[in-house]
Amino acid sequence: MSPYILAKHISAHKGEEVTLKGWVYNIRKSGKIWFLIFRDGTEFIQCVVLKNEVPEAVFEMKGTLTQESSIAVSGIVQEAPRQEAGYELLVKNIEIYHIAEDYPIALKDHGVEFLLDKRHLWLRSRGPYAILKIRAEIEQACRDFFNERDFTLVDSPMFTPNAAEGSTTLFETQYFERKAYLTQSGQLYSEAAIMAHNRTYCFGPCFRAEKSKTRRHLTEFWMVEPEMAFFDIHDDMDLAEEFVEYLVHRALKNCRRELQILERDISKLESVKRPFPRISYDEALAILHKKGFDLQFGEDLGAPHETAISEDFDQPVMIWRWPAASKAFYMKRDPEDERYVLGVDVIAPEGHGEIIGGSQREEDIKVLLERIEKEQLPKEDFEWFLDLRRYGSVPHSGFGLGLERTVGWICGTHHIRECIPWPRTMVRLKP
RNA sequence: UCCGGAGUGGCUCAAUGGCAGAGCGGGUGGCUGUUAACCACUAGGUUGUAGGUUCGAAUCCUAUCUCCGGAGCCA
Repeated sequence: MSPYILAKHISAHKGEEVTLKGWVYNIRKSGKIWFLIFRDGTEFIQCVVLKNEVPEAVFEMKGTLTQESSIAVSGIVQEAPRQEAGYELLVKNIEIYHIAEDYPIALKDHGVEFLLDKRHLWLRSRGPYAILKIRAEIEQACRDFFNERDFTLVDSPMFTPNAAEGSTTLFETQYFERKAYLTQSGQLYSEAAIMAHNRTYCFGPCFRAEKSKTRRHLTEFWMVEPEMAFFDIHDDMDLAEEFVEYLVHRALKNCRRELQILERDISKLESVKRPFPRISYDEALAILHKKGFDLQFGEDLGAPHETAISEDFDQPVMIWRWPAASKAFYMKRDPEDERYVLGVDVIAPEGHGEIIGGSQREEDIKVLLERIEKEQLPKEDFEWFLDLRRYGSVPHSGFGLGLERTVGWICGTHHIRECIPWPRTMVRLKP
């Protein structure tokens, strides 16, 4: 048999006979010619089977091969400009590993529930395939970005002992003889890690028991969270901006084929360039009032507000300097005006919503204690965190980027459940 | 939890008070350049569930279950 290659390398073998191993994606039959659309997980290749080019038994496979049957197919690599891959295979021989039973997923429209029930098979389809390729590239890009900038990866635990921020959104689990909770964020642990490593990031799943049923929510999602000693809010925003630009450019550089499969309008991504617009919460309010929204000072922005603001810009928008009342206890008060905290949200264009939330952290133990008391948080659970303000406290900042929302924006997907291999939502725990 | 929408063949949908239908997928046959190929034939139904109104219910009413979209919350 001719040499076995991956389909993505087919262009390097023009005119040669090669063997591909993979699955039947589709078959188009005619009388004395048939076309086998083949995939091996690296590319989709059309294979042409001509009656006078193959043994009789191979030609007759047009009647036995079914969608998703596994095969080894050998043939001559030919240029085919009309093919997406640019090349096709003139078949010489086919060996069958397994004839698939009737495959449930047709190359036609299906409902969301059906496809999610069949997620273990749906992964093979072109759309999910391309999205997960891009997700993998973005994950790698996150690691590369921080590793190239003197950050140390310090992962945070999934099990946490207490109900730190609002217990209603925490998943509770049995931990031997007591209760534990699944982490919502690694931030507090990262604040400890930077005192050892100066700049760190953590990257892993987060769990939130929010009863949200929208296209922007999962109960299990991935977040990358950098934390930096000696960064103020402006340094924090500079880094967030550079990071988002880097991720988009990496996808454009290394995922052209996948973006093409998804029919993504890449001109919208190509125009993403620093500096991003930075507006304060007050300016955001003014824009919203001009657009007819009735929003009082102190109210947090909802999804419709975010979308309305992002409409005015073709870049991600950074909204900073938020009312203190609407934000978490650990955010630093604006020294110029106590009513505000030095937090920032980054809103993706095209209505994809908030992809980053970050802030300068409060380093003064007195202010932290006041806020813990005011919000009636269990002080004893934060003793270890308060230690960080007792032993060499420094100004510091950080942010968290939601992986699925970012991938959803870059891929232009309607719902972020398509941006994670095995989505977990309020109503879905399988497969 | 609240608001809105939808449940009909394996899948996607049509039928709005009067004979449950189409496309895809399956099966059979045809076709030498197809692009979610095409053409012909064919099998496949207790209309989510329970009750009610009616001569007659997929269709109207009540209850209930499931899913989808959105709000709040957030990445």
